[in-house]
Amino acid sequence: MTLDFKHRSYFSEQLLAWYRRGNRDLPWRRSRDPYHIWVSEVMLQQTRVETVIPYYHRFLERFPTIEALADAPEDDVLKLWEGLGYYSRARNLQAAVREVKERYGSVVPDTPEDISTLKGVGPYTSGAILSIAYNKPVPAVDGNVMRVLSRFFLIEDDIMKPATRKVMEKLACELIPEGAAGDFNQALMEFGALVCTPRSPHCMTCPVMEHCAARLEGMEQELPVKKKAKPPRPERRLAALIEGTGEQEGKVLIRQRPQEGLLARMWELPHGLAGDSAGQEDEALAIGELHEAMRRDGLSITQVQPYMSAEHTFSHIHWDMQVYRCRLAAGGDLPDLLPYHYRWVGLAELEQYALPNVFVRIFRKYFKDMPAS
DNA sequence: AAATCGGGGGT
DNA sequence: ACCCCAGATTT
Repeated sequence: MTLDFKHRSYFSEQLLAWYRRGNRDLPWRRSRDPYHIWVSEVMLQQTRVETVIPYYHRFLERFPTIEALADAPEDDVLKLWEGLGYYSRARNLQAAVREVKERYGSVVPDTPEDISTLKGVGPYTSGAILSIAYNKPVPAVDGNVMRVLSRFFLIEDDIMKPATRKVMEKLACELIPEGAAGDFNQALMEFGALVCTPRSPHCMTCPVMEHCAARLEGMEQELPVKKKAKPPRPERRLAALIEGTGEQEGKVLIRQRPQEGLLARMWELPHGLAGDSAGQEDEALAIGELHEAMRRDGLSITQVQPYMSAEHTFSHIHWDMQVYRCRLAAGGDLPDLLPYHYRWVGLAELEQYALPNVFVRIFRKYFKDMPAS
């Protein structure tokens, strides 16, 4: 299965040389600060390089040091993470940074044992920080690396299995050239991102094509083997865009989600799950469902009018959301029952709240339609 | 082992 | 429409 020792050193040397011959000028490659490397690696989890770059700059401008992030309000951190997704990354990062400040004197640990205890630092991120920031000879196996190794060494194990990642880590560890862990690990990832791409890999310009086992077998398109993910389950959601009157004229009602779970601690329009099929085409029925959904959260609404629809796909859920403009019923106070907590906000105040993108889109249209406020 | 946890870009 | 992305954590 695994190629002999000669091919391994060939692979490592060629890839390292390819990387050192020229690589992308990425912002985090301009820093030697382990904290900066750390921030970049957390942002890069399941997220493309081009997406991360503006977030990386904004985040480090606001939190340039471990102390700055440790001492910041959680809401500020979440706001800077807005739109990046997987928001527990932000909370875990801040918790971990606080741990480093208190326990390690604001010095990022340089051993696998210590760094792996930090929240949000798993096998990949641990290896990435240790190798890139400290040049420690440990593997950093992400999706790129598994794809590259599965092809060059013709490994047909399902990369979705945790056991396969262990095999890859062992191999990747043995491939690290003496004293060049940081560059080599980045070379593997850079190579996966630019040459050995998921579909239609660029074999004609590949520096190791000559001895690529998958290529020699005509298997490069079939690797890596990866079991298909389940499609996201559909959910119909009914949202209330509640417009303030009197003292709250020009404002709308938003609420903060619970501490745990989906979109934890993000702000949103009040909304609820609708029944499967009923009300799909019947507007009156849908409005009835909205009233019921809002009543469950302690909100009594009136003057309901259809406004827009919006879709949002998570990894495991697909929201088909219908938004209705409405008012709070006379005498209707804001509910103070958990888990939500409500607030009236105008356009200017809204800028301070971290909102999932689907609601950002809704509000962008709403305040464009209603310039009067 | 399977589910949870975002969002966007490429094909 | 589907796939994947510099994954981690919980069940």
